[in-house]
This record gives sequence, structure tokens and C-alpha cells, in this order.
Amino acid sequence: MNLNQIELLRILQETNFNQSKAAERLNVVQSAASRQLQLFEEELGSPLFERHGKKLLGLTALGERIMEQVESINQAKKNIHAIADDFRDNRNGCLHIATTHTQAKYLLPGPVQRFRERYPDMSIYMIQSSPDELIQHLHHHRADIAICTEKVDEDEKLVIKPCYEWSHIAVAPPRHPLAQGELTLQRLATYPLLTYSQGFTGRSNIERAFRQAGEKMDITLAAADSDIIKTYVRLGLGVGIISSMAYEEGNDSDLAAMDLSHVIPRSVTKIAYLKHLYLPTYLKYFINEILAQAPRART
Amino acid sequence: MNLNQIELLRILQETNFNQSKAAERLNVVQSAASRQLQLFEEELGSPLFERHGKKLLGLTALGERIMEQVESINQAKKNIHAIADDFRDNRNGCLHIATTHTQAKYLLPGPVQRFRERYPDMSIYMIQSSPDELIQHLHHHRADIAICTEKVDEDEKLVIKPCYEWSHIAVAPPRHPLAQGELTLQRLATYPLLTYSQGFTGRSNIERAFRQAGEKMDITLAAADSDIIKTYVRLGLGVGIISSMAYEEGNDSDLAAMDLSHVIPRSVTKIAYLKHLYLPTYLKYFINEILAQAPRART
DNA sequence: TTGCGTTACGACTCTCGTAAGGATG
DNA sequence: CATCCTTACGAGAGTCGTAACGCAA
Repeated sequence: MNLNQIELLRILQETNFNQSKAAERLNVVQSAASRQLQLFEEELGSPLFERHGKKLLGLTALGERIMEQVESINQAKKNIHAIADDFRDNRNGCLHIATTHTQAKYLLPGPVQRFRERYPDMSIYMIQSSPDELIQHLHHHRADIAICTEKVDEDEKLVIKPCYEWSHIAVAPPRHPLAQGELTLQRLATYPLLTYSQGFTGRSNIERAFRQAGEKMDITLAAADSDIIKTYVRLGLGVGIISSMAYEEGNDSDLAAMDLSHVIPRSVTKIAYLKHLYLPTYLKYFINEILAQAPRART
Repeated sequence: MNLNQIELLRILQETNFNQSKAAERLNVVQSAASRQLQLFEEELGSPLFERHGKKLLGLTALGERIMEQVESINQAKKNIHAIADDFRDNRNGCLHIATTHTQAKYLLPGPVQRFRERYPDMSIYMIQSSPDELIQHLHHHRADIAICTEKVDEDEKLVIKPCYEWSHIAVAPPRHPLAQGELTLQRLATYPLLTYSQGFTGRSNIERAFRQAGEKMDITLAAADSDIIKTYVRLGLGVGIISSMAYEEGNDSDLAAMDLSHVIPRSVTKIAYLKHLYLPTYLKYFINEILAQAPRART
């Protein structure tokens, strides 16, 4: 057994069990990959992959179990380098952040800017994607840290840090009838609604609130980001339900904003990262900057 | 970085940072070890060991942190082989049990015998030692499983399975005055006592009980095993305090046994193993056999 | 025929062992 | 002067790349 074989297994999984692609990613020819895999399976005494003829189709039961250990070794290997780099105060690495539109736009600009001032030689990669994908980015080491509101609970391999709490608001053109009188889900439900796509920015909370109230939502537009929603609210398509952070005092003064915290449960935005990940100094700094930023974003 | 370098680090720690001995254990010449260590430190960019001249004295702060990851890799490496062996239903391995005299003599004979019947081709190593050492055996992979009563709590790297509960008894020559009337710590304290060495078989519970009662123990003999204690009780040195399991109806009928469960808190014997250890089928079997044996040992 | 994997073989890289040398107490 | 580690260099084991082949869609 050696680390290249371990890495090969990992990459094979990432390339859908395609040896040729795996070999390419490891900068070796395909035959070398084939041989190393054979040697490893021989050493263990049982095949790790299901095969149809020669083609690899997936993992065997044994392979599944082995992969957990492979992942553990890979994590430790990365940590060793991260620890050493951190110890040498190496500031030439890069920070990979995975997040959604809302957080990228309203929460992270401050922390990112301060991070760049403190660590000018480090590059920052932001990966914008859906909450489902965020978690995958963490697991596949494509991101160090994820910031989002949905989906990150109940994963025992992750550390979840609650970051801040916010509520939804309704936005509508000025002098909209909703602005008068008490705002209820019943009244909201009488209008066409514009809000986030499934799985985005507290959408699950919105759904649950309407479901429990026995009201059906008439969703005219579902978008991944608040700007799209606001744009179409301006065009008169209906009433928008967005995160309170997404209402900008200056730019959005042409829209009426109405608090919904009394009818839709407040959402919590969290920071997530792998439990076994070593946190370098710069990453701790960034996390702290987000936590420091959070109160300002609170409503 | 490669697995041999990782293994070298691990062995260096076990050999008190002596390259020559580490090299010998790895079946390479010393110069090879020296070079591999240099290469690895070079790769990381900082030394992992404190040096005085050329001699290694210990780990640097960086080294300490790296060692945690090394240990993690080592565990995963072992697990990979264990999983594969288990999957192939390989029954030619060996089972390393670390335990104390009392458990080895009164709890384990049954489970061990049944294990040997079920897995006749597996060899069994029993390592008898003090509770302090037991935990070290687990951490250093010299034992798969430890069974004992003391010291195993509060180690977050271990899984602790409570196994059974028992109490201490006092043993004395027949017609001893203690056998008459109510048995209290006050009365016990008036006799010379014979019991277990520090850290053995619930000794800490005995101490705590006397301390809380404000009584001082006059310990004539402290031994690691019950047989020594019983032997000297027979010679009239004083009153023995031993585990109830250690009183054998047949052999010990010449001694008076007096229950102490009302004055000394009951002890719990536990099974301990490393949290990240893969449990092969045979090890699960052995653990279950111990748990099944436990009720019979209960008093 | 193209894509994917295996087998055979010579070339090369990398690690090892031998041997000699420096430092420390 | 004994122990411990480092350095230099040639030998050898192991891995790689090239190339040819087998198999399936």
C-alpha cells in the first residue's frame, strides 16, 4: 500500500470509475493506473470495484468500506501540509469559499475585503452554488468552508457554526394594498408570489409556514437570487418574499418592505466545514470576520 | 510524502526519537531513516524534531500537531487491512487482549475458550498489565481491546462499554470477629488490611469510601492480584478486601466472605477500544461473549 | 471504430545499503 | 571511544511509459 494508490482510489471515485481520466488527473499513463489498482486489490485479496468485463462500474461492498478509510487518510495528508504551511506562516495559499448568492452578496463582501487586506498574497476562490452542492464541495475538498442557510444540518462529518439569524420580508410596489392593515399569510396567499427556488435562502421555512397555515402559495417566479425577485416585483408580477438582508435602503426605496418575522419562522445562516479539517490561522481569521460581520447583517 | 515516512515518524516516537532503533524496527539501515526524515522535513519546510547537535531530543510544536495526523493515517492503514481480512473471512489473524489479573482470571476464561472453539486458527495474545498501561497498549496498537475497571474513563479517543457491575468483599480467617455484627468501615479500619495496589481493581473506590468516612486504612499488603491477598489473609496478616468475583466457592471455603456493597461503592468493569478502530467480525464476537459472560460474573 | 482496460518489456527513478566522517559526552 | 547522526556513491528494486492486444458499444 502506498499513498499514490490511496490517491488513485480517491480519484477513481471522482471520475466515475474511469481509469483513463483518473490516470490523466494523476499525471501518469493509463496503464500505470491499471497496474497500481491491480497491485492494491491483490494486496487486499479481494476486488474493490464491480466490473463488467474490464470496465469498472462501481465499488464493491468492500470498496465502500475501504473508501471511508481512504478519505480519512486523504484528509490527514492534506492536514499535514496545511499544518506545516500554517506553522511557517505561509500566506500564499488559497481560500475556497462555497456559498449562495444571498450570502455572497450581502454577508461576505466585508469579511472578504478585510481578509484581502490582512492576507494580500492569498487568493480567494468563491464557488457559488445551490445549498445541495455546497455540502458536496466540502466533502470533495473543493471548498474549505461553506456559508448558507439550508441543508447543512444533520451531517455528522461537518462542524456547523450558527452565524446569524434573520427573517423574511415581503416586498411590493409602493402603495400596495398589503401595506395597509395586519399582514397575514392568508392575505399574502391572495397575491401571486415571487420567491427563492427550492432549497435556497430559507425557502423551506416559507413553505412550512404556508403549509401549517393551510394556505397554498401561488408562485409566479422562483429564483436563486434576490435581485431577480426584486426586478420582477418592480414589473408588477406580484409580491416578493425575500431575505431582509436583501432590502437595500438606498437602491430599493421604490419598494415597500414589510416584515414577516411574525408569520414565517426566522432562519439561521450557518458556517460549515469538515470536522476533521485542520483550521489554519487564516481560515480562523476569516470565520471570525464573518461572525463579526453577522450582527451588522442582523435585522 | 509517503507511507514509509509516516511510519518512520510513528516509530521514532515509540523509540524515544532514536533513529538507529527506529531504522532497525523498520528493517532498514540507519542512514536510510536519516535521509527519509530529512526529505520529509524538507517537504514540510520546518523541522519536526527538536535537536541538540544531531541528536533528536523530541518533537517540535509542529511535530506534535503532525503526529496526530500521522496517528490518524496509521489507524486508517491498519483498518484497511483489517476490513479486507474481515471481508475475506480471514481467520488467521490474532487477537490482542490487554487486561488485569482479576479479569483475566475470573471473567475471561469462558469467552476465551468459546473464542478458540469458534476461531481455532486465530492466535490469542493476552497482555496482563496495570490499568495505566492498558490504555497505553490500546493507543500504541499493542492491544485491540482492554478490559478493566479503573482509569478508562475520560479518554475521548476510546469507546467504553460498561460490562458488568460488582462489589468488594472482605475476607478473613473463619470465626473472625468482623463476621459478627454490622460491618462498617470504622470496624474494618481497626484491622490491618490487605488489598489491591494503587490503580487496580477498584482500589480507588475503596480509598474514596474510607476517605469520605474519615477513616485511615492501615494497609499491610498491596498486591496486583487477589490470590496473593488471599494467601496472606490465610497467614493471618489481616483482613483482605477483594473483588467478590475472586471468592471461589470451592477453593476459598476456608475464608469468611463478607459483602461490602453497603460501604464501598460498586465498581464497573468496562471494555475499551479505540474509537477509530475497525471492529472485525471476530472481535465483535469476542466482545459479545464477554458481555454474555458478564451476568454470570455478577454478584 | 472509438473508448476502456490489460499485458509485456525496456528505461529510468528513487530508495536502499555500504562505507566513511562529524559531533557529542 | 562509544553513540548517534549525516553525507557520498554505487547497486538494485520498483514504477513508469511505450506499445501491442482484448473486448464491448
